[in-house]
Amino acid sequence: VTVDRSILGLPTLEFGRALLGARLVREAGPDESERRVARIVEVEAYDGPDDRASHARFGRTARNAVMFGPPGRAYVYLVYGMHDCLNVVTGPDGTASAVLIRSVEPLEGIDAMRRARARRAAGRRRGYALLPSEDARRVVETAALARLSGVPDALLASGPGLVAAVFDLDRSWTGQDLFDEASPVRIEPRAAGEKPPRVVASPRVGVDYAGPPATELPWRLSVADHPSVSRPRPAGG
DNA sequence: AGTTGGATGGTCT
DNA sequence: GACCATCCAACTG
Repeated sequence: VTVDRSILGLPTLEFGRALLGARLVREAGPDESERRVARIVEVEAYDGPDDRASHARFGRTARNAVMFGPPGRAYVYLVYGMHDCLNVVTGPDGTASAVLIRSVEPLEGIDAMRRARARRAAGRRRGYALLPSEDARRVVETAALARLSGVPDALLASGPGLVAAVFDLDRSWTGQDLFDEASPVRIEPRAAGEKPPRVVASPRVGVDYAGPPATELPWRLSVADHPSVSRPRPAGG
């Protein structure tokens, strides 16, 4: 048994809390040699249609439809035209809520994560898609990988866009059941014997557009004093 | 160590 | 047509 579906029944905030310390896993695929595993250390809750910061605030749309479905599925969206962000749908079927995975601590397959992040960075460069050969693209990717060598493992996936980058996730993963043992991408409980982490709650990041009270709700949950938590660092943790 | 602005395209009024 | 659940390089001090 690798997944724990029992947490799917929890209210969104408790579900988010239960996610801290849990593992995000991607199995090795035909093109990826390494299995990747990371510890979830920071999440944000987006709870219901009355949450003015939530993508569900305009009701059901083509983009957010999966948020209205059963819990445990992936909702991956594109922000700022370039970054993908991974959410886990929460709450019973028919309600619209989700938890954004904001940062993780790499545990296994760290080289594959570095390569994936370098690939993403290289792909952003002008003209990359027009490069004449696979070799030419590889040169750009290798340069990006070299630049990443100064980044410590703990900071490789310290931010929501980076989480999706190191796990090679994009919008096409929306709808995938993350609590199915057969899924190549899934969420597994923390290791046996590992204590539940101490949790700090603080306001969510990047939601000024929502105004109060949404901007003030302490719905960003992070592991206290963990180096992989993204900026801005929560106060007092 | 902290601040600023540019990149980029989908989504919604 | 405005805005965005972000990241990074290129500055300042």
